[in-house]
Amino acid sequence: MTLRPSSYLVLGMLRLGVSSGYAIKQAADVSTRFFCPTSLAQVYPELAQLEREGLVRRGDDSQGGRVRHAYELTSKGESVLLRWLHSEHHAPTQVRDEGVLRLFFADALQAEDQRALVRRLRERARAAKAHMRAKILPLAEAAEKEGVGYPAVVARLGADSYAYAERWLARLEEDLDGDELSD
Amino acid sequence: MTLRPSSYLVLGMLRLGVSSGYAIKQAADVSTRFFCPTSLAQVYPELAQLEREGLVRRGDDSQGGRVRHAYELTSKGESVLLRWLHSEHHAPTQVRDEGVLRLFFADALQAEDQRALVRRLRERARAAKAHMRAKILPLAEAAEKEGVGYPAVVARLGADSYAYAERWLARLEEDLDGDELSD
DNA sequence: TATAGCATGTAATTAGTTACATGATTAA
DNA sequence: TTAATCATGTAACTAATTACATGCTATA
Repeated sequence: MTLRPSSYLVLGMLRLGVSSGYAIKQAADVSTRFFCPTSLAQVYPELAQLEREGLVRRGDDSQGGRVRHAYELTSKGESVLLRWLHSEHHAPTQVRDEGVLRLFFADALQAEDQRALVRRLRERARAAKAHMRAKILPLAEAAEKEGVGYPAVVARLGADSYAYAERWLARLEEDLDGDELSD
Repeated sequence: MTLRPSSYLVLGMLRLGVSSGYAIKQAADVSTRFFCPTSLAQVYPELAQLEREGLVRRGDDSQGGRVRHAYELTSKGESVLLRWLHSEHHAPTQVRDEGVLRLFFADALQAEDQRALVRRLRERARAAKAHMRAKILPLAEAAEKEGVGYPAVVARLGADSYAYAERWLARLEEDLDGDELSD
């Protein structure tokens, strides 16, 4: 019984009152997916495993012919979640970003194409920031009004980080333009 | 023949003059691993596949009884690398960060433990920034003096982003302390 | 002379994705 | 009535990691 980050994702969502596998995936798609992506084919087996281990309890929430399960944390599940929140250990953070990989090898490009690449990366950061502010943060702020504040904290950290990257890349673009003029 | 980011990592490293599988992994460990992690068990089969497809050529660089292969790009390999650098398409950026996942669910913690968690995240950002500046950036700056500038650009982007996260989390910590006093 | 590092590779395992399969309900 | 969404799950596949296996060379 080794729990992975995706196990804690499920436990945490259940604690926030998100009770079905489908709903967990929906919630994750507008919140945790930016730093812990998941899929339905991961969530359902995860719920089954957590139930076998006594960390969650499955109730029935079917309506008419449509089957729906309502899961909730057991007290054991709650204490496992709390223990994890208190613990220091975490799997090494990993990032996979093909855009930055391109930038790393950009010396192979002509000056003009280098600028185009940086411009694309900046535009990508701008779009991510805008999406975060317009689509993700408002949902988190609704939860904030209900007393659940950290999803909004994380959404602001995300949006602000994208904004920072956008500014940083804009400055790089200016530097590249400056070099060009002085050449 | 579909090339993945790790294929371009290998092609890019070869173009920079890093010629053996072992050396590619060594170089990646102090540069690209922050946004495109890889392992020897990925690099060796990748080189074999790229050779079968005529994108790289394998030469012999053995010394005495120690076998060593020196790979280099073919002209086809070089043009494939260039085409990728010019292209817009990229696999969706993905991040896995257990620390931020904890922060997302931090409402379950007591105020004091929330502050401790934020402090740990800030310390982690500080350490990453310091490592980037002390260990990674100097290596990239050595390459910069040889006319390869983008590894240093990427290292600075990384270090500055960690520094930004550190400041952001420090401000959050202050806010949490302020709330405590006013309670 | 033994340990660390150089060097290459494969095998076994794990994690994670997409595709498949099924069916109910709601809104256009 | 048809498409979108809700809802659950499995199967097949892909990507990626760790562990295994081997052997040379330089340094302490």
